[in-house]
Amino acid sequence: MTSDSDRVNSLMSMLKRRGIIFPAFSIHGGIAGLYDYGPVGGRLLRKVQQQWREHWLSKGNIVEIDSPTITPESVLQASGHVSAFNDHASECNSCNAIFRSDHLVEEFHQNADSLSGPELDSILSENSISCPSCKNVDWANSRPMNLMFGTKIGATRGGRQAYMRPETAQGMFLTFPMIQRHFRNRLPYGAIQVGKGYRNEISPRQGMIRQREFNMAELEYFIDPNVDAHHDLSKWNGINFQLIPDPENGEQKNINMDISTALEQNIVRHPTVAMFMAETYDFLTNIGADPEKIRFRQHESDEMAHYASDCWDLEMHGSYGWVECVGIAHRGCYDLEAHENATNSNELRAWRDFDEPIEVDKEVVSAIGSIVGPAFRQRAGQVTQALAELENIPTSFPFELSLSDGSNVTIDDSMVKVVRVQETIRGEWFLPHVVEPAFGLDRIIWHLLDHGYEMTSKEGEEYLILHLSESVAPYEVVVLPLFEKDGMGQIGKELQTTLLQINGIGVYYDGTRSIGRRYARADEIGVPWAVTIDYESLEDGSVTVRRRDDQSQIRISTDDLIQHLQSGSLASVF
RNA sequence: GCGGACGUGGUCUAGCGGUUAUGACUGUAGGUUCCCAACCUGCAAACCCGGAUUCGAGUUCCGGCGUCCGCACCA
Repeated sequence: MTSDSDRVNSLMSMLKRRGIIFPAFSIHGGIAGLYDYGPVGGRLLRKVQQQWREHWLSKGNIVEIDSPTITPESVLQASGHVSAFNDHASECNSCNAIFRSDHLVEEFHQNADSLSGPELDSILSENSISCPSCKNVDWANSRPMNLMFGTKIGATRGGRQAYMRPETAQGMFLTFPMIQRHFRNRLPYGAIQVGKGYRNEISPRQGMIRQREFNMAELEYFIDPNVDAHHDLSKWNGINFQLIPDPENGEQKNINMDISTALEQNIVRHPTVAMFMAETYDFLTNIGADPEKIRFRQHESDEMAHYASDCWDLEMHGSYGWVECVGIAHRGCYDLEAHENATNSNELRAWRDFDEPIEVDKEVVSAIGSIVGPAFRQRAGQVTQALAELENIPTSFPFELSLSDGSNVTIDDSMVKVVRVQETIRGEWFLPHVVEPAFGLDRIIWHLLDHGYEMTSKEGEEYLILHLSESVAPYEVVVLPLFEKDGMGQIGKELQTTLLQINGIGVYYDGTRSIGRRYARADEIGVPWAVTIDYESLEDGSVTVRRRDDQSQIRISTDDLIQHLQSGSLASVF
């Protein structure tokens, strides 16, 4: 057994023992890929979510929305998830290996992705494609692997097909009209959503890393592609980001540089992507991630979704190696356009004013409906359109007009009139581009736990400390009477009640067993501050505050304690 | 999905056809203790689920579920 898996086992045991995270439904046998956050973990999750919200909402041009998790099929057809999540798999009858069917037939078909199961099967047999694993040609019929959880909306027969959302992002695209109105059409702006996503993984592995229901947090940031984005990245000067750029022709290698340098050298291709990479780095280090265990890996061009022009994964290092925890993608206008095409909605566009209004003063050929209609009947619409699109006004009649279906018609002067159009065009509607940072919160939480988990020893015995940042620690403070007698327990409970009135502070009281044992329990779930009531407290109201990370202690008055906690942290008293 | 290993109190584990199912840690009730899992005395707490073989199954067999590893799949 490697030390990494020892560490994972030890951490997992602790997480179960202390009510942080454990496999769900375990008394019913358990279900792979589903986890409970327990009494302590629930607070951890909430605090990480809250830090994430505040990080983005404090930018001022970002709002929060919340959408349903049940999503009608048409939405996911438009977004591409129904087909993308409907890949087929073929199994080799002789060695039982399984492969993506479309990958097997790639050489024999332009667009293998779009083929049906029977089509894939016939290409496999017609071309005698052999198994990459055992070289035999003996394929079972391909099966669809839909990774979305299906459901029906409506309890009666004929309910509408729907799926549990595989990502929260569609919510931001579909509420774009509302978001745009909120911001009064002034790009750039963004919207966030924190919530559950669902993927029916074939075989979830690696604990919390691949779950079937998971906590996501996504930001969609809408920008005008014609406006050069300028972000002040100087704040991050001097911080070396670990980058693994797309190798293009060579091999991938690690480089370390400022984010602004990476942008200047066009390693990061878009300034807004660079800004979000840096902001994401800040978010993670603020909640206690180890900066040495964060790197950015650029998608290779064949790995990148076809609509994305630049895409970086943020990877965190832990007991499972480097794991993707955040994806930051420039998605172009792909998503809004997809929904526009699917619905014919005109609400998904933003307005841009031209620098100078365009004065139009031109002559156009306008069809006279009462003549063109009877003359061309069902083709009248095409004729009208072709006339409106004419660039050169015909100088003589009759003339030949080409229609969009390739045919020609003869137009005489009774059918049209030439009119002069004078107008001022002040701007135009366009599809905004979007930059999307998408966070897998459970993966991030796992790495916070992993980075913070210290296995040390005290007096020859194993001793566990969870070095969680104060900003996400499930409890900020534990109140400990040295003994539960002579009134110390009473004072402790009163102090707990008082401290709980402070906004955002979680406090618990622990009065059982020896003081050292209670410190150990608090260290294990990462409580940064332990406040102890002793005999001196009975006399002068002072208490001792113990710092988790180095076990040092100082004595302060309860008034000071309250004041410091109100201003956010006890760190300043040390 | 395939192949292999495994599944015993909250956690870690002993057990190899017949035991009152080991032990430790944790928890808890009390005692003791003036700040780091101390000590003493109690208490609570488990054989993943189903079927089969057997007089008798935690133990053997079959199936399911789950965990871990490899292959495959995947953000």
